[in-house]
Amino acid sequence: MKIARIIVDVPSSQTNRLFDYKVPERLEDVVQIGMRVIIPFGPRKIMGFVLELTSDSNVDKLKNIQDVMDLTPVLTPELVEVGKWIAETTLCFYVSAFQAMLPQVLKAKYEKELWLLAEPEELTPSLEQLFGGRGVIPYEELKEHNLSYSAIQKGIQEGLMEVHYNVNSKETKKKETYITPGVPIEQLEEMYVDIPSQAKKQKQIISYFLEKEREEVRQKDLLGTLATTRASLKPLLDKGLLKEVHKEVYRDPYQNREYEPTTPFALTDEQSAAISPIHKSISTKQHEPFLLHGVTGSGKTEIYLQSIQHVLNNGREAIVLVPEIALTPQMVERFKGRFGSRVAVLHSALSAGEKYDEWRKVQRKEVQVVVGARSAIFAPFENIGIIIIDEEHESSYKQEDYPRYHARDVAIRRGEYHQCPIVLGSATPTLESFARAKKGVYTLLSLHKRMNEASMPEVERVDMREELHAGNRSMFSRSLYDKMQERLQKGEQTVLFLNRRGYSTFVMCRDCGHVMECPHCDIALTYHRRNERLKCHYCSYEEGMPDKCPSCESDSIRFFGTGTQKVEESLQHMLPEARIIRMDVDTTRRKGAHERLLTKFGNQEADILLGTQMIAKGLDFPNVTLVGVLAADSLLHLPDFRSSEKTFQLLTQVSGRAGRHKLPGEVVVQSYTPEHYSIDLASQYDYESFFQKEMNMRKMFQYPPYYFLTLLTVSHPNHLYTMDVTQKMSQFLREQLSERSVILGPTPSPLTRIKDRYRYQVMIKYRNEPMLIKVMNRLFQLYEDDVQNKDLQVTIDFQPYQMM
DNA sequence: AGCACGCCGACT
DNA sequence: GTCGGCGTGCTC
Repeated sequence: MKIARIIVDVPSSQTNRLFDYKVPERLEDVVQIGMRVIIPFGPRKIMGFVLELTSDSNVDKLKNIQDVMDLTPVLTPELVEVGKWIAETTLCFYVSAFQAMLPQVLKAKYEKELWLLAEPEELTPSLEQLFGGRGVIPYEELKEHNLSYSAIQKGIQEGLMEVHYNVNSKETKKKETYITPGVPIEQLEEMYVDIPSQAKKQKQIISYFLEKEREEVRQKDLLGTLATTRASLKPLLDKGLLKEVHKEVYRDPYQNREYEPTTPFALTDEQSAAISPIHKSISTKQHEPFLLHGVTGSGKTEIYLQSIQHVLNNGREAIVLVPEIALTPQMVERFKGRFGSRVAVLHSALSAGEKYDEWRKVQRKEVQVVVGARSAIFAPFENIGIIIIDEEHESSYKQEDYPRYHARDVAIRRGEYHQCPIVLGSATPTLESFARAKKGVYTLLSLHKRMNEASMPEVERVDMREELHAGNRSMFSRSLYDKMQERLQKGEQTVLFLNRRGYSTFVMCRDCGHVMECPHCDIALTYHRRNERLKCHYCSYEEGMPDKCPSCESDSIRFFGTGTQKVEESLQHMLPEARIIRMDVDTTRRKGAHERLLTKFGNQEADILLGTQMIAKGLDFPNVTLVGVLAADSLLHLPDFRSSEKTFQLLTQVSGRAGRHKLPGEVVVQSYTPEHYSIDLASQYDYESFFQKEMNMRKMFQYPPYYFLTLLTVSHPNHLYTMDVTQKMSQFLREQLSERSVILGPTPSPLTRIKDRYRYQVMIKYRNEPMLIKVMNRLFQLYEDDVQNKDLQVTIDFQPYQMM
């Protein structure tokens, strides 16, 4: 007897284990590991993932698998193992890990229906009204009718009706109809003669196939070329001369685009030296992690491309991860240009259907290269030859919601399985990675020089306090203003960077200092100019703009801070002749808007590109010779131990946008604390000194990479209860963990209240804590009951990036 | 997570 | 009595 061991689609601690099911005879050759199946579970039917196939079970009364949902497994055996590992190391449910690895559309959808078994006359009047002459009704309709639950229950007991559970998958495959001869060509010729002469169009269609012995034609094309309709095709199909074939076509968002084919560039000496260890690792099938540290514009991408070429020549596959924000058409073009249709692209701007189609291309091995954001690390390849993570320092590689995995860790795990190299590339590696490279855990490859012998642009730091003392109250320093004007005269372009986070537009009373805050989240509300309303970014609470201060009744309540819109207005006022493009969430919301604006800027239809984080990366415009950073220190003062590192990374990235080609570039960094080491060293492009300095700070304050962090967050609507539970948990951790570990807290979370829930946290700092996962599991068990029945929420984040 | 079962108070 | 509230325990 064939038994399948299954993870059921019920994310709860009690069901987070394998359940055994019999494989019915008709499915014996169909069911495979990694497949989604439909199974009866209690009174209902749900989806489950087959993880194991065996022949015996400890459970005596087994139910049958009802049906399969896939014909090809959606998870390869390797990915099943990866999913289990994610669940066990990030403490999430198995089913949640598997869901996170698959396209959204493969998530099961459930619906409940009520089926009428008896004749309508046998029903009570209220039930008869409920069915209204129909045989099946959606279960939800019960709520609309004023029927008691027991009346339904009674009806079911009496056998008048029945509850049906349906399991569906949302995936749809786009199909296209093709027409092909239904009989051999000689026979078709004979039958052609028999077509009555008045059926002119039918004869035309058949001769179309006979002429060039055509095998298969798209129906759309056929009817188009012959200027006819399906009316004349139909009889031929009915008589069997021709037949229809339905073929799956992919929704290809890039299909109407042409990519300029590119050929490999000759590598510089530095590049050659960096690429040869990677090639060696590919050829010898040795797993090895590399850290490729190369200044902006040093040609890291070319190294990726040539390494991938080497992998493809070996008949293997490649995964390239790029931060979401850098996954621009320019970036895609570079890969499609080199590898054409062998590339699939996976990122969040695609529709669910498009994402599924790209994923299917990978599943069917129709492509060998995947370029995508974080979740592309789960591409179902089975013969991976290289995994590349570009801009390795980007925090978006860590998923900030459940399951909290880091793509870099998954990459290394997959690299070990496939025995292939992992390349982490960055101009500003995370301290963690650079420290590992120094220790020899990663192999360090360095590119110090820019290509085209371009030099890094000169950086001028402007002290905005001095500007104010000199009577300049505008948001542009005199120096930046002069330089922008100069660019306008010379017909060169400027990129202005504004860090939005530091510029949030909050509303404050100038008389008493009262700040408008969200009543549920304890954070400042953001002023939205368009409809004059105040919104909370965390819970979407909103209210109108007050005309009097609610605290002191003064009418000098105003909004403060600056958004890109405000900067644009001021800029237009100062430089009326400048053509400005603003890029922020508002102007790029519509599909394709991002690309259109960049193309416009690339075609020099604008002089100044003003934007937020989204323009900090990957842009490469030859005519840009000036980059302005409006508030370099706005990131520095966030409550985050990585703020210096983030500032250094951001300034380096932004500076890299200028003078990448023939024209030399210049950078102006405006700041209220220009002497801070991260601003100072970024302006000198001195990564090494920054690394040393920041490492000292981290050592002193016991932060990563010297210590590991784990963040435990507890939330509940009741304030006292939350504090109490968090207190007990921290006590438990102090008792269970080693004495050398530091347990901070409980402290209120930086966002103390979100959606009417109080949040407290405990931070654990440790160097070596092999029992941590076990201890955490035990902690979860202790509070399982409260989580299930008392609305308690407990989240655990190993190696958190965001402390909130 | 659902869903059934069972115990309890509130009502026709 | 019976209806419906909620706590408890189970799902191969």
